[in-house]
Amino acid sequence: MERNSERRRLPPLNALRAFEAAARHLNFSRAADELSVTPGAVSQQIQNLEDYVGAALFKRTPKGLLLTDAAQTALPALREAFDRLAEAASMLTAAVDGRRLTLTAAPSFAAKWLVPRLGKFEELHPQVDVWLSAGLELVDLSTGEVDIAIRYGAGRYPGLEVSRLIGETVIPVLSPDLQATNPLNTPADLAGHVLLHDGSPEPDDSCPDWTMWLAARGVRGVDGARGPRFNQSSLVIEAAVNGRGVALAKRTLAQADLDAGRLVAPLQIATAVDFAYCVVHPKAKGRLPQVKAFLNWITAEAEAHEAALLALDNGAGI
Amino acid sequence: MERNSERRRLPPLNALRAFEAAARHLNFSRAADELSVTPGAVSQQIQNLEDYVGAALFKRTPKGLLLTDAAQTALPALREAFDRLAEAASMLTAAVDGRRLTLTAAPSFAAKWLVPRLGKFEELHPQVDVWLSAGLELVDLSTGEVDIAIRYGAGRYPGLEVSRLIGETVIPVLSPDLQATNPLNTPADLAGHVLLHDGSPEPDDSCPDWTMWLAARGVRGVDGARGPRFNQSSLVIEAAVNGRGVALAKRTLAQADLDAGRLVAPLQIATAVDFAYCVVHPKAKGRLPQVKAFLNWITAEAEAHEAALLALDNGAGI
DNA sequence: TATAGCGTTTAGAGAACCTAAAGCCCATGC
DNA sequence: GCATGGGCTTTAGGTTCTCTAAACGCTATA
Repeated sequence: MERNSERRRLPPLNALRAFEAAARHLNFSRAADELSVTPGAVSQQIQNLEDYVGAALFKRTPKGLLLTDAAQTALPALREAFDRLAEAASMLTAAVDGRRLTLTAAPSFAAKWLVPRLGKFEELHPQVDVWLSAGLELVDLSTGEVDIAIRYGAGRYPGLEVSRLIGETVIPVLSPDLQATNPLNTPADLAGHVLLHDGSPEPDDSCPDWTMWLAARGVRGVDGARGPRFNQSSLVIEAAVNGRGVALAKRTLAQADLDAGRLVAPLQIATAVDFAYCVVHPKAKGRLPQVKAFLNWITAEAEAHEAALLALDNGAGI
Repeated sequence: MERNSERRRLPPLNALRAFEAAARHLNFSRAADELSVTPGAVSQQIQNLEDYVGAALFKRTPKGLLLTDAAQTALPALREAFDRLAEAASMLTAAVDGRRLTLTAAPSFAAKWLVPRLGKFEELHPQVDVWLSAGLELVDLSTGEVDIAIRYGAGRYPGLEVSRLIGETVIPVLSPDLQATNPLNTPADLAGHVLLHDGSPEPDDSCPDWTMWLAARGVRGVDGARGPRFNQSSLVIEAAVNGRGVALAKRTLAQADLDAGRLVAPLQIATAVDFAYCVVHPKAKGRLPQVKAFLNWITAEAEAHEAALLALDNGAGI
């Protein structure tokens, strides 16, 4: 704890503000206009401050006002102080003024889907600062600290406005190199592969793990419990990109890597799951212009994403 | 006029101050102690500010207070702003707090006598900032802007505390080089010299100019009106130091150059004048510690100066 | 000599600010 | 389990600041 700034002895702050304005204009009436008060009020505030500091701040001459040397010397610091105050105040009100948008999203979705697209939003709305907090908690929404949350779940968020963004499927993926050296052409080929497990902690019963996936396809002789496990979906995908094995990946998150050729999905067996990505926000936030803009934008992005997937799948015959 | 800082929209300043203190302590009660108010007052100020900015600033958790991201971000600017305010306020009150001493002196006396000695005062009182304004006006004393004036005059300053510092004499001086090439051993030798004139505008009838000086000594054949003229006594001395001629110099101002051998006074004819250097201050300022300290110091310096002159003159037989 | 501009003064109204006391919540400890 | 204490909040009411309105004084200008 810094002691130096504690117990600062400060003059009446409003008197300082009046003085700063009056010194800037060298004219009490114009200062009064700026502060939306009467000249008398400014005069009194200045006298108040002069009493406090025990010295005159202005030389009242017949030709007009002049600053005393002491006042002249103090003025730059004073102006800077009020500029900083205004700056701090502006930071506090940025969210309400439409200049800041605070998002929270699940870490994997943020990394693999949202962040790569956010630049487009920022180009469309350069006046908005986007603050993104990646995390699993939803509590921030009720405290008002966060404007919009993007969550992976069943879409049940009582008391909040929810709209479904993108559905999810899981699909086995691996790196092209691995596919070249150790082809995966049928589910049975999995016997010769390391299985990468998504251990992210969402309670989606419909989302198959390797054990369920193998059982559903009648694959025998493969232990669906073995292999490395990652607590974030994006890490499983990274591991697959790095050729460490075959991941049963969330396709929304893996799509960018599939598009870029860092991953392949030779089996082309996508399994739909119940959970989906949803945008959630408190009703009151819906009035903020930056929130409206973001909701419009992300909805369009999601639709484009799903349309692109559909086109791909039709072409590939999934 | 900078427009950017006009019409700054600022939150209630006292609320900002309460917030800054509360954010620093993360504890309303301790902030209240610092501000010398009750915790309830702080709580209300914070709510006031939260209403103003339209968002929470603190997260009230069972474990204690936490800052919201926005508040956290704004805090450094806020702290700096209040530091600057305190700094500005300190500058305004420096004179009253004994940390600043404002002097005014005649320019020549300031340059030739005061400034060379001021370093000693500042060493004795390092906590005092000395502001020296060289000028001829005395008006500043009545406005309270200046603590002490040092003036050359007859010592009549109604309504002000006056004490006589140093008497004055005038004496012909020239540079040692000039004396070597064109000796000045009797007043009549002045016929072969350029006369340097002190045109400083003080109304001292007893202070001789060259015309009066020559007439008083019955010197003939020298035009006492010719030669360069300077509107400050110190400039006349500089001209003499530079070998441009013979100055009828104020000895108090010339003494340092005489001591240093930059000037010589071969005629050793000093003429006393009526005016003297006086320290003047408004009675009310006499209570300020820095004013008392300076008066003591300069009185002692003046006595030392006059004693040194006396010793010199006795040795030289003037 | 009239007029306009500008700072100052005054009384009184209004807003901001504070205190005191009670209330509430939660953690801690016996 | 229940008392205790720390800490924020709420409420009512009083105090202090701050503002306005209007009259005043002064100076410069027409």
